[in-house]
Amino acid sequence: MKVTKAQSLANRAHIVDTASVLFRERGYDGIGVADLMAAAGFTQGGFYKHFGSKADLMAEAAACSLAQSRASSKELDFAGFIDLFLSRQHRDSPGSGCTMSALCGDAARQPADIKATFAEGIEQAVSGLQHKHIADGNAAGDQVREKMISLLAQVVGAVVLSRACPDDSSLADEILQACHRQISASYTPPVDQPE
Amino acid sequence: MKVTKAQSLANRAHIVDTASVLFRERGYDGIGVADLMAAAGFTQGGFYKHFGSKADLMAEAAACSLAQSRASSKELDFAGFIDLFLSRQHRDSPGSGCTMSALCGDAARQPADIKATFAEGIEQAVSGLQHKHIADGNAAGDQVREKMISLLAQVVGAVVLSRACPDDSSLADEILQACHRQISASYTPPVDQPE
DNA sequence: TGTACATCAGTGAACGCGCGTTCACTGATGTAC
DNA sequence: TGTACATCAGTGAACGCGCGTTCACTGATGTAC
Repeated sequence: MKVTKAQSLANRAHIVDTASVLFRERGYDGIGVADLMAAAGFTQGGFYKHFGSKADLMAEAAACSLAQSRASSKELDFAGFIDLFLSRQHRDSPGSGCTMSALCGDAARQPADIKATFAEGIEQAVSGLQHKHIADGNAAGDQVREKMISLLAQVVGAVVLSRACPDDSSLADEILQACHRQISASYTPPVDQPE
Repeated sequence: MKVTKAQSLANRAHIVDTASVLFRERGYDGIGVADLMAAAGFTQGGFYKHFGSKADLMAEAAACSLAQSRASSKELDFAGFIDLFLSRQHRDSPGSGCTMSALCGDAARQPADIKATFAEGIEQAVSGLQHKHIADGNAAGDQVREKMISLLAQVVGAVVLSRACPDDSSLADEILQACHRQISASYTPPVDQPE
């Protein structure tokens, strides 16, 4: 062994972390095992001491980044979450942003285990949004889940469409703004919305 | 020449058509030039008599399928469009469906010309939705554009998220249904919505 | 209209190249005595 | 505690393989006379 067992586990976690960023930035086909290991500070040969295949790492990286997103958005309230999600910063930094927004298209063409991971990520995101919405004083119930699913589709769709526009495109910003304003109008605090 | 000039142009169009389906089904990296030409009924060698590179075909195929979608959805009214877009049939047939829903994630990582084609596709989709919405008796105006942008994000997001779920997942269907019901509730005919 | 020639769409093999994966090797770590 | 040995994380070269692209060739079409 060239490295202590604890160090090895830390290295492994670092590879998963690095992969979760690079996959979100470039897609599953956009980064190879050799480049990925190099980005993490290793050579390619060691890869298979940690993972059975690139597909295995893809599944693990997805689970990792979905868990990270969940943890980091826990502190945000409803409005804060929407603000951040529909920000230009989030759109322009897919590597540190929402895994679903970055890799949904890729996930649709992946094997069932990766799709299952994404489905779980969607469930957790919906659940998180429900809690935030109820914390704002809204009534709980089945319809809240339906609303939050619809909302998640809306913000993910906005980011995905905005990212597909050219960098200098005014449409890219307009999409984020339009969705933000529509959502703000629909989800005002429930005390009593005017008109 | 083995083929008449008119035949050659028809062959070229057929290759673009085939590519637009296969790219939507498998992504830009999911289908190679050789397989693509074989699917169109040719051998790979002839590809570069028609196109400068695979990237050129990607751009042309995107423009082609976006124009097709625009033409085929022209006959639908607002409610019919939403019904079809959020149907399981559309979700399960990306090859004949909305190009944005199928390839937005891929497009985000492509060069500017392809992204520009997608931006134009978004513009046309928004414009088409505006016309449908106004044809239903709603007032025209700037806010309609904002609403339709937001709506497009919602339906594209719904299809993209639904496709990322495993095939047997109940969540996949729930996403489509939730968005459909939320949209139906928000966009009832404007005569006078109760409450 | 016929004939001789140039063109070029389509063929099928070949080219580099980068990819995922394998493998012999190294040497510090963990373990058995 | 010290020593001898086994383990195995990490290295770097090599492996097939499939990809995008190139190329010499074919032969029906288009063109010039």
